[in-house]
Amino acid sequence: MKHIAESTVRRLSLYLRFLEEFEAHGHQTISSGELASQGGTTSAQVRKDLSFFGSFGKRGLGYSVSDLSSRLREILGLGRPWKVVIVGAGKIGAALAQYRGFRERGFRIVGIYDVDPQSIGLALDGVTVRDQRDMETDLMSLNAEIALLAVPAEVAQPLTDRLVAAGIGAILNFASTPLHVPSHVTIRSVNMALELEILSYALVNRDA
Amino acid sequence: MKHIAESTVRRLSLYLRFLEEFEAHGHQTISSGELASQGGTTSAQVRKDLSFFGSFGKRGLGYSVSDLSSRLREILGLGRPWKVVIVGAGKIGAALAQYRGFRERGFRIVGIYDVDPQSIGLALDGVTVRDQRDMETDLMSLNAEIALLAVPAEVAQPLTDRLVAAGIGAILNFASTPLHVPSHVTIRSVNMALELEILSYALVNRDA
DNA sequence: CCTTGTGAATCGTTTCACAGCC
DNA sequence: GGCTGTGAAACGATTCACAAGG
Repeated sequence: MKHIAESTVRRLSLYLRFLEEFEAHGHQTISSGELASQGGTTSAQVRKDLSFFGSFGKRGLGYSVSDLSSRLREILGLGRPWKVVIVGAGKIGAALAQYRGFRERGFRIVGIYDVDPQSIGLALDGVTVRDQRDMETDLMSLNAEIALLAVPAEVAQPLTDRLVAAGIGAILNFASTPLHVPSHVTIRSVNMALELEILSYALVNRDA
Repeated sequence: MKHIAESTVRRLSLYLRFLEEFEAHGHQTISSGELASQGGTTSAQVRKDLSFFGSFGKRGLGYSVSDLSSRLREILGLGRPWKVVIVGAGKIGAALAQYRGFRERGFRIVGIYDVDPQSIGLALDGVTVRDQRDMETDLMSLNAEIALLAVPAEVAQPLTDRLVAAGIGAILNFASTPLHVPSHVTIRSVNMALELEILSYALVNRDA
């Protein structure tokens, strides 16, 4: 299949969220315009996004809410649960471990790792924090596909290398440093300080 | 000034980070190629990004590390500290309150608000959690410019409306719902479940 | 008549390539 | 010789506009 832009995938996730809300309200069909208004985009954008994957609608009618939902779940790979490990049980790691939004979407936390003896042994939302030395053997036996990396910047790259060597498929990085991975591993970064800097820029240039 | 793309601003932040590291290592000048390699971009991209704001380099030589740093800080609006409030003292709000990266960059947490009587009164990194009812009066007197919104999706929009009415300039939203604000307010969202879904998509389509 | 699906047009961003300067 | 600064070219994403189908 043709390469799909990240912005498109992001919007597909948003459409799915809205479809689920719509479904809960008992609606059966939805038009591209209705889907668009929620995500702050246009009906043409919605139709174009969907057209990359097929034709799911009925002309004159719109889309079946349940059909489109399940089709989007399939496209996004949410049909099956994903096994996720968290590396770093500090403030951010602990918050992630207890975040409900992951479980709801089929992302199951199967392991949490840290080096601090004070953290090791603690139970976070039913998962016990284990010694980082156990990470590789656990990863191999659990076959976890995704890692959430919530460690200080200085150790982020070496830990990434260990995760990659242990066969991880994707990493979500919360450290404020860019990471290097081989091309078969997918990496994304959430950098909160950087988001604030973008807001800072916007504030300073409000009327420029 | 011409409108600057968000991707450009994001890269400027990354350049600044790297410049600071470079400065700490005692280097005086840096070329666009060196700056690029860190951020995973190209030398032409670096030069183009900077060219929107002026000519800071010397041909044949590169850029003065300290000059370019301070120029970038100025462009990004980091020359002065920003007053930030956190709305929601749950797991994520508390983690944000204690995150060092904000303070280092001049983002000062001046208030934290919640509705839970159990949280109110707690001190998080030196700031006491206050009743959400005090939010508006505090915002007016403190003149905080930025809010971090870490509350459940259901209350995110009403709280946004209150922040906007109280004169907030920018909001960083951690709730998993898109928010509506008037155009003079800047809003950005960090949606962790959505980031995981993008990884999920990548994993499923690795070899497609 | 209403709404989808899609080629064509537009718009914006990145990359190229080279003149200008140290 | 080396590196910047920048128009021009290439590329990619969004928007338009309309034919096709319920």
